[in-house]
Amino acid sequence: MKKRDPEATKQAILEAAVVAYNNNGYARTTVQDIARIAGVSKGGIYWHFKGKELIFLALMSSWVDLLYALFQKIRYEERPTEEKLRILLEQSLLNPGKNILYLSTEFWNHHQANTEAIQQLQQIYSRYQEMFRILLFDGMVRHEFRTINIEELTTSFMGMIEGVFSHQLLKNRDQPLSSRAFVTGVEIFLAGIRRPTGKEDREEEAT
Amino acid sequence: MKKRDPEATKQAILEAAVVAYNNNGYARTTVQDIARIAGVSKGGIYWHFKGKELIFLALMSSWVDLLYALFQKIRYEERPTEEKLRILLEQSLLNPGKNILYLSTEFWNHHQANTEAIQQLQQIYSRYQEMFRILLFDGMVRHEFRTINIEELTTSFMGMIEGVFSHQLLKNRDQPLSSRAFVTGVEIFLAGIRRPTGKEDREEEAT
Amino acid sequence: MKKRDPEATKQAILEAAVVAYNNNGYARTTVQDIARIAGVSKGGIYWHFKGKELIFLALMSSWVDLLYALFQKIRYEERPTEEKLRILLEQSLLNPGKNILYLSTEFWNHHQANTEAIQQLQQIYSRYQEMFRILLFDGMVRHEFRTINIEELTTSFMGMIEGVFSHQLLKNRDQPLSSRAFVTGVEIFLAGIRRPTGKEDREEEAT
Amino acid sequence: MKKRDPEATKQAILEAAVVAYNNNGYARTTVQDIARIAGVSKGGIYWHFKGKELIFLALMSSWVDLLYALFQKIRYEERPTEEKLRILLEQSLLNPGKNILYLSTEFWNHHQANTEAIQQLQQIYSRYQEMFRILLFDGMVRHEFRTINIEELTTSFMGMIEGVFSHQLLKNRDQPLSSRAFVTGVEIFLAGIRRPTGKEDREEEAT
DNA sequence: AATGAATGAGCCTTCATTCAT
DNA sequence: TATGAATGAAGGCTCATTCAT
Repeated sequence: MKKRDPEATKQAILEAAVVAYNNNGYARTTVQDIARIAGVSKGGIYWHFKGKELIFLALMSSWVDLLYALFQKIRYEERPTEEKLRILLEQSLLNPGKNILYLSTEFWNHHQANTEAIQQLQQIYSRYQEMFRILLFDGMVRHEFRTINIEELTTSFMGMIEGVFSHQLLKNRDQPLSSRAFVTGVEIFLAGIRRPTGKEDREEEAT
Repeated sequence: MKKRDPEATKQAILEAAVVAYNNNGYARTTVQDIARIAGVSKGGIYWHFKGKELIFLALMSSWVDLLYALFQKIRYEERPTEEKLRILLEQSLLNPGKNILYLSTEFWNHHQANTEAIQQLQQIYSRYQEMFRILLFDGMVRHEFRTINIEELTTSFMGMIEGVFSHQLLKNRDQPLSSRAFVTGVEIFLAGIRRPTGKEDREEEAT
Repeated sequence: MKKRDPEATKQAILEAAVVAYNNNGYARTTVQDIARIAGVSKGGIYWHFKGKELIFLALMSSWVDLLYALFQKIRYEERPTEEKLRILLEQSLLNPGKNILYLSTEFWNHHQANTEAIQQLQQIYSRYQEMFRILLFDGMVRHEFRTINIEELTTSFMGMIEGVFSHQLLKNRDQPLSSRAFVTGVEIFLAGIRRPTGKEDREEEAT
Repeated sequence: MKKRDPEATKQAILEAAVVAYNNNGYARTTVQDIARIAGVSKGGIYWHFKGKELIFLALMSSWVDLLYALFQKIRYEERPTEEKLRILLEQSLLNPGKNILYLSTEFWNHHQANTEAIQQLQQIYSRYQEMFRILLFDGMVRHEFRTINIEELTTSFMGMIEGVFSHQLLKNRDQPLSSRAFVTGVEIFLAGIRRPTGKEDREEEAT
């Protein structure tokens, strides 16, 4: 009955969802959980979101939007592509990003039957992926990276990111190690694609 | 009431589980599903496995056992550590391995409350991880790889593996690309940790 | 989706439970049964009660509350203790009391593993027992009853009540005899503990 | 496959049933439990007993047979009826009798739908009750007890016995108090029906 | 806009019983 | 006689979603 600004309520729900997801993952988070944390009734959730799926999708979408804006801002700056990748990854980690890639696989699995939901997820995800594909490609064009099939490279890169993100789940949660492991992973990957200096001309193929 | 060899039934159930998991993931696979595919009644499942969790655990356990045997066989062979890693990874991909690492995160999430189940999962998983930690360490000792904090390296490596494995889920399933992307990812990672030849003495730190 | 007063629905469920329990006992009454009788869906039951156990516990609790109020009202009235006991017993027979003591043993057995449920049952039950212990003790203090170890006496008394209550189950249900047998039993018991008039000073021990 | 004496196996099952019932009551004892304790397979149980119910019925039947034999032996002995009742009650307590009356109410409830089983239970039970009815009547005829409607008296008496037996379930199990409470209960009851000496001629009515 | 009671489909699990061997 | 794998019918409970208010 409270008449707060509807948009504010919507935001509150999304933020509650982040909290809930971080505690229990996507599948084990109930609409009830989100409602409780948001201080809204279950029915209220459904006034703002037509279904459970759309909460997550909205969340992920806004997360990608933020990152995409950043991406567009830095894309043409004068700095090594490596650095741009690092910036983007670092920002990806901020809430709700920390787990969002893992959550998206859970989402995918949970709503597998719901074609429409999956398609939306893929669309959002591909915007995320696009940023990295572009940067990786830029890096190859600018001879910072070795020449590698761009599709395979991007897929590998995304996989690595997600994997290192979510890997910690099988170990103790919240362990300080994991973010360092993440950095380590990224640096190894970058080292692995970096074109050795002074060998600009050699064509290499990683596969 | 067919009277096949009970051990065969148990196997049939496990194999049915693989099929079902590959179709629907862990959480969305019901005991009913597995029973149907295995050609057994739901009650029959519970004769062979005390609970839903134990089916998966048995599956994963036997998968790790197989790999571990392979690991022990090749560990001291005369070949580059890189190659041993590749062999192990390649074998990891065979059924039911293709998705098992992804499934394990789902499992983890689903049974979060069930301490015992999670502990078993972690035990099994740590055997899997151990193989790679040992090989990575061997590689460092033999000066094939750069010197990197072994815990962080292992975590990164495992993360990458899982990530690249499961990444495909967000894209079309069964796409031929994914295994090539996997190979690409592995090669990049290996390139990233490989000690540059002729620079044996330089101590490097990746982080 | 009828919208009766939620409190009314809760009451309806409790009343349905009484009916169901009287037909089939505790263990053989399913949540489905109660739902059907109450005209509510199975899920609806779980909106009002967190679990099957709590339905019974709520029922028994309110039954004891009613009796306890009566007890407090009559405790200090000017009348023989015997009579107070009779009043309390008579009221105990009213719905849902007729079978509730028997039901509680079934409950006890059924939820033996559920420590919390059992503890709640015991708490409720001890309030019931307390009334009789107090009255029996009052009777001894006022020299209406013989001097008998109060714990043993109370236990015997409660046992007799429950026994005579539930005994009828082995005979035809609803037979008119049973309530008369109950009265008979009570009178015999009272005769057995009554202090013979004109012998006020003699100390007796029944065991 | 062991070929022990079938009759011995049957006995082993019955004894196992006693153990199991004493641990978990009737309803919560599974056929599996009994089989395990008896060292027999589940199928084996069904060779000897056509159904779960018949195990209990056989148990109770043999218990009553034993008591009935004792009853016939002492009925015409030269001693107060009271004493005969005490002897019978004392023997009733020996295994498996300690809980059997309580178990029978559980049985009754559990198999309520199974007319045949219930009838058998009632038949067995009425043999048990018959002993007490006869003795109580004898006592009245011999002017040891007051004159009370025999049906009501018997029902009360049986109820009290069962009640005091099973009452302990709501309190700590195995508490030493309970058997003393039982004795106390019996003595109170006997005191309640005893005809006051020197008042042989007065006709009393307890109700 | 918002509430929260109510629904209903579905899930995991238990267990008496059967039956091929 | 005896085994134990297999069946099938329930049962308790969860949860996304709907809807009267």
